[in-house]
Amino acid sequence: MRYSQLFGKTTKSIPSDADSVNAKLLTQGGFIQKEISGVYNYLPLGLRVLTKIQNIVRQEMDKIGGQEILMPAMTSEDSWITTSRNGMEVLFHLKGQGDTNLVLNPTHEEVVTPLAQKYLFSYRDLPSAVYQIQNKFRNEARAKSGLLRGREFNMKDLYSFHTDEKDLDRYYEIVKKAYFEIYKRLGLGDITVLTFASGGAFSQFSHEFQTLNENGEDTIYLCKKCKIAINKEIIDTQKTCPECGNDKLETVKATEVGNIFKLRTKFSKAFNFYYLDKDGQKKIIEMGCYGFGPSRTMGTIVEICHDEKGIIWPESIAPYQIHLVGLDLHDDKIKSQVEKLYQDLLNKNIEVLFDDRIDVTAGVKFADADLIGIPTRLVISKRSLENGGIELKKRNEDKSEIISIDSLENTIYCIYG
RNA sequence: CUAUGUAUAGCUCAGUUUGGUAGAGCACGAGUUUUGGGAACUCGGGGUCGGAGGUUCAAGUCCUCUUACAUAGACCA
Repeated sequence: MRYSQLFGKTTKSIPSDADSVNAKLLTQGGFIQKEISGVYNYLPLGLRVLTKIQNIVRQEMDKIGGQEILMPAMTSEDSWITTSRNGMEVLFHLKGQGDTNLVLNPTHEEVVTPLAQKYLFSYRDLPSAVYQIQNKFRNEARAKSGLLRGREFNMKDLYSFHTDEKDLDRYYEIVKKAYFEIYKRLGLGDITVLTFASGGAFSQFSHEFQTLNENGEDTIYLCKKCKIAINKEIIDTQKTCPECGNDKLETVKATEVGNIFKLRTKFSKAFNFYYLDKDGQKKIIEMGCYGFGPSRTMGTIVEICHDEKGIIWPESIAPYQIHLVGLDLHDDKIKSQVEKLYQDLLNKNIEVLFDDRIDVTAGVKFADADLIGIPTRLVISKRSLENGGIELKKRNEDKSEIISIDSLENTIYCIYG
């Protein structure tokens, strides 16, 4: 992608309504643009990051037998009346044709349960798991912190259906592992901990995945040995590490990036969702639900991965792999070499953002590269060519090195191609 | 939702005290000079001062209402 044609621009001025590091840097870098409070547009750079996060999640869900579907954002209020959740404060209500009452789904148990009921009848059909990646709507009393707490936000929600509690328990552990694999791939593996939380109306406990960071909204109580924590809701009833019994828990700040629940039979009972077992006996279905917020995770990563100059994306979700900066582009000879390099990178299927602006000083281009935060920067200029080729610099390192154009074959091409 | 604050150019803001011709920087367009860490200069385009009502000869400025945004708290299946 040529920077000169990119829809979305970097800006020096700090948005006056940006209340957090992620809102500030993502807006300045041209990743997102606020529409209304808690609701954002994703510009090309931002959408590329979001899509990469979604794809990692998608791959891990597919690995554990999740089948991707897409449910509607909008539903009749009737299902919500069935489960007595129509009074939920965060529920958006709207009117359809003929004055019908509709809601924008803040979560999809009310949709997926009746849907699954149309296809799962027998123990032969179970277990089964479906998931979707979709936007949720929650009319939060107060939206805040950029992508961390919005009124419309992106979410992956997986729902599983089982013959009995034992099978639910089995699958629950499988999902837990898949979640850790996701955080590892996102570069958050070392700082994301399993956290015991209240099960709410569903069960005794649920589990949250909390990413440790100073700006986090949540306070959790961490056992450093086990990397397991307890959240605020249940610290009164559970004062020790659930794993090792350690009572010296550390108080730390964190951001919730995932939440898994054993729904048990709450929704299957509400919708009369039964299956027939081997003996032809009618039995209630056990359910689990597993949430993961790609947009919130994107914000969380920015909160953690940045410096005073801008964002420092992990390789796995950077909007592009290479930020190619061309300098001295008034010189036709240099320009043609830069253009050739750009084409070579494209031909190798390397994702490259090419700063091809002619009337912009080097300082501006470097500052923009730092702000946008692509992990690898290549500079090709009069100076670099005189020194033997291309300057390579990692966003998270201070030093740069000159590599010859020929050696790209063994470095950039074989790493990224 | 409660309390408080803010609203002026695409963005960041000054101007409100004491009512009297609508401003700056950035961004954008034309040009000259620059050319490795957010360059300099010249010229130019761009505004119903959030909205409605009121006071006044005169309102960005004062008053009333309203909407949006922000901050603290409450809330967070």
